[in-house]
Amino acid sequence: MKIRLLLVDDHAVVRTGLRMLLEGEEDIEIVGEAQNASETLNQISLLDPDVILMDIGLPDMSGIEATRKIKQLAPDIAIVALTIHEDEEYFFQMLDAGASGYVPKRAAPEELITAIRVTAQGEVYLYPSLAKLLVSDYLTQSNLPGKQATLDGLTPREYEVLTLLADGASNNEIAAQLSISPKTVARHRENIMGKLGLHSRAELVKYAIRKGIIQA
Amino acid sequence: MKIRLLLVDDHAVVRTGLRMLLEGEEDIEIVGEAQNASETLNQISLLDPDVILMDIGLPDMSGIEATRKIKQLAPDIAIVALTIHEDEEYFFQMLDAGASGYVPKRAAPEELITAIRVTAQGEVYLYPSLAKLLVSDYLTQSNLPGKQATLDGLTPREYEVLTLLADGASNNEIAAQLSISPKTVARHRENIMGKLGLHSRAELVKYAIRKGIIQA
DNA sequence: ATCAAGATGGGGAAAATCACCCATAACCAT
DNA sequence: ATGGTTATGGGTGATTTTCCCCATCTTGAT
Repeated sequence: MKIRLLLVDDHAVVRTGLRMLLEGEEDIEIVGEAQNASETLNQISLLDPDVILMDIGLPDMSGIEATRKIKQLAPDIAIVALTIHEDEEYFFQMLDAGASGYVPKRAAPEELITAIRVTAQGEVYLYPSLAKLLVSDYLTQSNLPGKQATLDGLTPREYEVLTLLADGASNNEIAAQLSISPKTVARHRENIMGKLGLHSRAELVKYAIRKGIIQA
Repeated sequence: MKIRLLLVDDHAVVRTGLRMLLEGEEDIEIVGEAQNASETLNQISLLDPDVILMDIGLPDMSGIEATRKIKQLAPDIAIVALTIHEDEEYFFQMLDAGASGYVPKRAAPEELITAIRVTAQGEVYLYPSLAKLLVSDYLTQSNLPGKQATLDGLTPREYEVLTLLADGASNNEIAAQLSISPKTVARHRENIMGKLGLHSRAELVKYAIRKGIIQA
């Protein structure tokens, strides 16, 4: 069984480069490409990939946010972040979002291939210099990847409501869209605000923008 | 009468460089330095500068936004943008915000000095390659600098209300802060939304963030 | 001197939000 | 199987927002 791989990067040259790099591998099949987050979201059900190779700097939404959304839709897909960023910041955010692998673009091709193989089996691949960061800083708080990729303790549903809320939808509009009662939407909103310590819709919007959940 | 000049740049080395460059000029007196927008806002009343030399890339707020705020506070202060950006985008935004001069950092020192002298007298100095842009694209719609530096047709007051609104303040809170009636705040908000074509507070927040009026 | 634009604010009514209360059903884990 | 979490949603009342109407006063421009 080949590993079904989906490439996500907004630069066509990068995607092509990756294709060239990976096409030699017998056990990897590139089932598709996407150049932004929404394209990715749309394609995953069709292409049914095992692994998604994800750039962080996407035009419509950060790859971090895209990862979070994908893990909510399809928790079994492994996501490998492939990025120019080697700072802690992005690294931890990607882990929080549910990524199973993190490889800097400057890494050797073999490392990328290893990352794909490893994560396809449900394991985790981290670039060595980053793995070190993890043990020292992250395992102290015990976060297992592959669980639910939510944000600051928000449930998936709350997260979903937050997205719409921050976009400017009213309770009624959200209720219609999710086919639930406006009261439930209000309830979710209350819980969200409680969890996040926010007290107005404006703060919700700003929070969502800071976290990359929506675009300004 | 010397020209009272305030330097705004987040890099200390740049400020020092500018000092060295300008200190030889008999008619220019550097009355202060600021490294970000809020520092600038705080200092202008104390230092009473004639000209502000402003970098665009400030940490807390874009220099564009800072310019807009300054021109609202003190319309008589001339602002010269000193920046690495030579793209139309920033240039026109700075003009909209009320800048009287625009000089790329790569320009010759004499040009900068000229810009300061010219703008101190209420005139406008534009870097030649940008001046060309202006006549072809901008004068067609007749915008005179030095007028009011508002955004998308918002009046200064509306702009002020928008700032607070986008920050999450309620009508009542804004009313208290501005010492006006909540009804007036509501009125301003209606006008703002009308002018901008927005229909919810969330959209106001996003608009404000896009324009750099507030930070997410 | 008149006119337009800006800033101020009141009235009123419909709608929405906010902030509490409450409950039930499902599911997952110890 | 008992308890925690999640998702659902009804009730209620105070508060706020939204969207109309209206007016007055100032200021700057023609």
